[in-house]
Amino acid sequence: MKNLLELDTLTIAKELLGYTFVHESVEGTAGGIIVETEAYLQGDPACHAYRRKSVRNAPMFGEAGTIYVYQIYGMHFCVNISTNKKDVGEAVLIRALQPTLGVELMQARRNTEEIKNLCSGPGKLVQALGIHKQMNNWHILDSDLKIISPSVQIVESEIVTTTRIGITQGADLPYRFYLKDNKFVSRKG
DNA sequence: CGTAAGATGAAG
DNA sequence: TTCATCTTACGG
Repeated sequence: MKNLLELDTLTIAKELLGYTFVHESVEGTAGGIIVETEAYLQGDPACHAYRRKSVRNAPMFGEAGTIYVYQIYGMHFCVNISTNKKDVGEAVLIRALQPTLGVELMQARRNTEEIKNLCSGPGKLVQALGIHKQMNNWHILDSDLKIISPSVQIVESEIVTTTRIGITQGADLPYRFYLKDNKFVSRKG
């Protein structure tokens, strides 16, 4: 994983597919297999770090592995992992997981029994894993979050590349990746 | 200062 | 398809 974080952002976004993303909290362990990601790059108008470093987007400029949690639409949160060197504002958004760990806990947090509805969206997985704003700007190696490499490596033919969800700027850029035929990816796509 | 848009989700 | 909900960025 130390290795993983040294790669370029688009490669990391693809590599992350198949990794297990976990949060170990006092309530218990919860997590799943990453099945959908999006990359946000320098010079990309959809990137929160497109214009200027600010209080909000500062974690994107941190060392690779810095956690970026932000609130969206006044009610949901999304989690990113900063990539590239310090002072380069790039990151990978974790968009969906296939639930594997702490399913019961995630069902309680999400208030639904439906496995398909636990982590099939960036806001959903944040809620299911109990990720909160306090983790913003921490480094993942120094946090309760973990990313664990897959036992069987994902091959290129299993990865689908498309445009990103929910953006208006840079809408034509092919920076979204998900596992082919996986039923836990977020809806519109 | 005022305000519009935003990397969404749930319900109708 | 609509609406809930509120912070941040940007213009005046």
